[in-house]
Amino acid sequence: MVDAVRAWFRDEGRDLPWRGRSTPWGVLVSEVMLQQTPVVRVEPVWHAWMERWPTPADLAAATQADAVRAWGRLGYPRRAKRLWECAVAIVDRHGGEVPADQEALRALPGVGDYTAAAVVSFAFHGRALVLDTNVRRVIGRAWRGEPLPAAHQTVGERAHAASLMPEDDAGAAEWAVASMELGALVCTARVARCDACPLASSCAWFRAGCPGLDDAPRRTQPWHGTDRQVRGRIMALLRAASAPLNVTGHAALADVEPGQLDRCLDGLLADGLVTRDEATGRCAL
DNA sequence: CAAGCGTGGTT
DNA sequence: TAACCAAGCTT
Repeated sequence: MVDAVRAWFRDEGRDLPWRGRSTPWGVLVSEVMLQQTPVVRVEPVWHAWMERWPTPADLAAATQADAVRAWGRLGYPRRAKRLWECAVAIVDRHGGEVPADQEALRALPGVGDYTAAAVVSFAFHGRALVLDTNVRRVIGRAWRGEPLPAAHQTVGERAHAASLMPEDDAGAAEWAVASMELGALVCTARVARCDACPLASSCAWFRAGCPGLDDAPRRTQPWHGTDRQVRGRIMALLRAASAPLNVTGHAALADVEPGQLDRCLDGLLADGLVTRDEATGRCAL
């Protein structure tokens, strides 16, 4: 089954710009941008970012505000802050070179288990357990007949995924990108395209009739009127501003309840995404 | 460790 | 249209 997925990927895998013809830094940037954000929205920002800051040292020499502004509307702007901090740490700790060691990667700001493994695998073609939501869904369905991954990984799930990894580095790296791609393009969360799947004949979930999709529990993401939305509006305002401004008195935020606006601005200040001049009360990135 | 964190396209 | 969804990380 693993080999069938790898063969499918050689024919059907997308030729994304950070695959094969980029640098470890380009791969790392793409992985951070792709955390919870779709490929189509990442691509143009990634190109502009890599043209402006082709190495970690280039980004480290810029300001955090520049990074957050260049992040634009990708969402979760704390990722931009952490990617900038990551560049600084790579210069400080690793002489400006993205480390190939998984533990060293994992210690960088904004790099968790998944991203560290992804960089080892995609950038350095090493053998690492790349277990994102796509891979978890593919393995869960095809090998165990489960419709959707559980909220949290278990030791047993990781052990099962590890047991499927090819022994050689190149094979493990190809399996990682192939299984992720299958989950992204074919074995999708809501409407699986089982007619186009190389595992259809062997998939435990397909053979069982694709059960349990409708009643599977999903996490709900409230949005309208939430702090998250207000934070986003504040950040959008400050990204567009050419000079520090008064956030709480701004006309563009006049519809926000004052208590919520204060709370959200305080949160952004605490997160280090916004700065405030205490003399004037004006804010900037 | 459950909760919080952006955004825009799709249904 | 409101809800759902998309390569997680941090506290």
